[in-house]
Amino acid sequence: MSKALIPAQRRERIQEYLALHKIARTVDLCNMLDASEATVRRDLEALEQDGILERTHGGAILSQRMITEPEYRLRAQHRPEEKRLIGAMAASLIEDGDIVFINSGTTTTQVIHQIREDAEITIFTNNLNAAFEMGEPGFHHYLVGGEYQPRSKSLAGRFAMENLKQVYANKAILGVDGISLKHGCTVPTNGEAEVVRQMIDRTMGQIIVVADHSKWGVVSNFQIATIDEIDILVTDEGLDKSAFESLSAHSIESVIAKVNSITT
Amino acid sequence: MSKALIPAQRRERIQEYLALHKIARTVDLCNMLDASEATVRRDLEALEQDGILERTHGGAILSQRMITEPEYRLRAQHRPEEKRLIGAMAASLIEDGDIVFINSGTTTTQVIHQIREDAEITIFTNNLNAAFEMGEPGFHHYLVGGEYQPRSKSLAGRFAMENLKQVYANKAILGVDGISLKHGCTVPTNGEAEVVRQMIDRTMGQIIVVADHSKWGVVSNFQIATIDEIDILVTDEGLDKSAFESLSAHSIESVIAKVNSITT
DNA sequence: ATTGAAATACTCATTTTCCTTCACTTTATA
DNA sequence: TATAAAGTGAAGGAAAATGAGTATTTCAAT
Repeated sequence: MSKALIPAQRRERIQEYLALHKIARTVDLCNMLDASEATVRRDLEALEQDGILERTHGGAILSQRMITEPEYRLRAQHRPEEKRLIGAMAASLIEDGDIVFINSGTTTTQVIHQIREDAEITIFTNNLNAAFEMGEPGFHHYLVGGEYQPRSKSLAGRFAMENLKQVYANKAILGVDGISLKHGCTVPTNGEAEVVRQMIDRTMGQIIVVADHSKWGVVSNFQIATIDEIDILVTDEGLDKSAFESLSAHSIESVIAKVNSITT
Repeated sequence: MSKALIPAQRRERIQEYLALHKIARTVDLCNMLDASEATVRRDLEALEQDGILERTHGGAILSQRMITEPEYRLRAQHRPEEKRLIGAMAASLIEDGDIVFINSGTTTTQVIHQIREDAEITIFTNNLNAAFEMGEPGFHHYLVGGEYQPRSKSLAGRFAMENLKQVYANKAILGVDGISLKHGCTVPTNGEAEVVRQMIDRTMGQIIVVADHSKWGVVSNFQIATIDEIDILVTDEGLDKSAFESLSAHSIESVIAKVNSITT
């Protein structure tokens, strides 16, 4: 018999309970957690503060806002502001009528969130996160099938590859873990690499890579493309001048995302 | 179990009721919610204030505006405990080596969460929710590709159908919105219905339907199967005795999920 | 219009839930 | 170990919610 739970544990339980029931009565929580009403109320108050739930008379309901709350998720990210800006810039490169491949990763998730809704746009992605955090999309949003990758919340594997063979796109927007002149674009898992290579194969148009400046010179585990396969790199202001020169030497267009920018 | 509903809960139920029936009589709501007329009126007044519905003499009708954003708040799960038990029971029907189709819905999400991890099991599903709420699965977890359906967090459409043509399964576990002798199994959207019919076509083995007793006699919008196509129904204790008899007359095996049960 | 039945609004006493304060216990830190 | 900090639960009053009773309005059929 575990006597008492620590606060964090209790709050986890409340979240689990809410994930299942969507609504929780204070009394039931007291019962479940074997804690006084005062304690439960304090927990609920704290969780409300974190935006997890909304308190209501008699208990609490799951905050549906959370699904669409980018701020909350962004905290856990590296360079969230850069990624948001890069995402906005890359999204603006999508034109009416485009069919676009997009892979998984935090930067590309930002891209998907910022795709405009006033045009006929179709995206094909293996990025589950983006779908999940989003409400009603204003574009055609397809997910490729495949084996679920819990760590990256993405889809990969042979089935995903077969899936992609049924589609052609005219643009690809790809997030990478490393980009270097010598080793090209690299990602950490083989599954993701296979999927992205397939996407590139089946793109009859621009290959757009999104990567903040911290990715420059980094080499991850699996190559998805040589540097010459890239058409456009969307990055942030922090990138070296020399890097830009190298890029243009490879006839890669660099697009810099800054606060009020449509800069090239 | 649940003694009384808290205000927020009652109002969710009213919304659900309205989403289904478009119109609600005060008396019926009193009955359903086990609350006095005064309370129901106060709830209706509050919901009218929020623009969810319009009050009329005798009850209320769904506000037109809501049709454009139906998923607003009515995501609370009905009968969560029944669904959990049914999920556990259905999950226990999956055997080592099985390849299983599972569709979307709250009950099937429960099934997926409770699949055991000590066996070689492969599932194919269009249910995004399950993937998302889960950690590392102990089984092969494939998602079919397809167009993202934000309301139900599922996948459907022509691409999903093509996708399913690449797979055969030896079991299907299907959640439905309604099940009746005359009209068989029904679901609310055509996209989901198409996907499920494809799943059934491609299952060389048992068709297992999961549905709590409140689904019995209910007819939703699109049929996915006649009653004779079902092999097993997993349900809860609340189902009528006469229903069980009808089922066995159609040679459908009924499995009842109860607290400590492996009952047939 | 008139009228009667049904639905609704209003008032009020009662119950339930919530918030605040305070004494006490557990956990973390010097 | 001593001290501070955080967490916990009980108590009492405030606020909210509830249901019953009664007055008023609405609807529809004369």
